[in-house]
Amino acid sequence: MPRFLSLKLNKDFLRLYHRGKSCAKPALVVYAMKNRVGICRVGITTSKKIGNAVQRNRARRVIRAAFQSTLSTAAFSGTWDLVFVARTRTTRLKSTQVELAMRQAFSELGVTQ
RNA sequence: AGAGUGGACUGGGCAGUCGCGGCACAGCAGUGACGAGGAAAGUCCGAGCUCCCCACAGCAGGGUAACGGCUAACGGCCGCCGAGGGUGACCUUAGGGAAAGUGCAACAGAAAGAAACCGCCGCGCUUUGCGGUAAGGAUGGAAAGGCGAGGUAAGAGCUCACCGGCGCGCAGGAGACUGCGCGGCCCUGUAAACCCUACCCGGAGCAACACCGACCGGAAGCAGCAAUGCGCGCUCGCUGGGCGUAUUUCCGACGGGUGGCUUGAGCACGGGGGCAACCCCGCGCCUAGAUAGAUGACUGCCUUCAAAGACAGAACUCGGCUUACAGGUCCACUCUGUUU
RNA sequence: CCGCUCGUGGCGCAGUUGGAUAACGCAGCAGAUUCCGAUUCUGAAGAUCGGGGGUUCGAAUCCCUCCGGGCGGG
Repeated sequence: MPRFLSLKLNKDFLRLYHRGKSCAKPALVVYAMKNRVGICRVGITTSKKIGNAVQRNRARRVIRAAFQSTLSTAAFSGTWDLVFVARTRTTRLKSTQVELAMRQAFSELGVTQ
């Protein structure tokens, strides 16, 4: 059983941008919305502003590693739909630094207890 | 020792923990091996493959351009020739044709394939006119082959030597071409202007293309009053899978799924041919196939003065070209200086 | 994957059958007019013609290559 699913459709991203709660950190931007699916669903956005294909891949991997580490240790209040938007600084950070920013954003948004 | 030329390679390694992708053990779970590049990039050329059109040929349009070879093919590569540059190693080179034709050459200059402005010389004659003349001046990117001697009224390939160009002959070479001899003295540049000559090219692209007993809708069919159904049997620890036999058909649309999808003009080693590009033979190996897109995080040790830090992510596949690239390694060669 | 098109002062645009001071408008600067502004008039400045290389006597223009932007088709 996978621990989370990925959001793939553009309409899911648009729903979170318009109706979800957001929190912007220097490392990344988090959009969150509670769902009733019973499992967390996650999408990652890396625009062309971030850089070339290598830097976009790097940003996705760092965010995914930070989220997996957070998911296995933190206590979540229910299941959520989440969208992470990478910023230019994300490519130069370690995943532990991104994880720290993600935990702060989660507690501000009420995702974790 | 200093300065330089050409070429080849590398792009951290090992181990542990958590996590990812397809593959194998049938799926889940677990285990195992494998998992981005020299440019994967730009998409500038050339091919394979698939579909469309296909009788053949030509025109139009586009491309290439010394010569010989390599290659599946190429606008690529190798060798070689000519031209240019460098003391040299070596580098650069779209390098066919301008007496097949047309066009253009602004400004300057008298004149830009056609000549007399100044000058020089002769005659008339002293205001100037007529004739000869391309040695000199001036303009220009380019001025009637260059330079020297003879010659002349002054001059002129008018004559001669040398050099350059053209033609012919001989010798060498596979050829481009080179060398030697002879001849007449030879009408600027531009074809990345139109053009001529020789050779090559049908179009589109994996979102190609094929399949789906997977879903939806419609029409007809069979069984059935109707709902509905169009499979059943065997085997295995739960969903499901495998095997066997049997099967109503047609059409449409959107989003899917599967194949195409990695064994290939492949790679490594050894031997042979060739100056080389490359080719032949033998033996061994299988080395990413994702489909929003898989390689990340943390720790330790080694290398390093110190710190893992350049450019950069396969998307049908190959052969090239072009562009980007921190640091480092190796090979061959040249010049200058010093010492022996 | 394939094709087309554009790049010229700070901004918008001419010039693109090769011929030299790269034209014009707006903005900005200086001066005049005004008590001060606006308007108007005058003047000056401002351009690697996207970068590099080549052809040519001569390149914004022709050719090659690289960079950036935009559009279209499947």
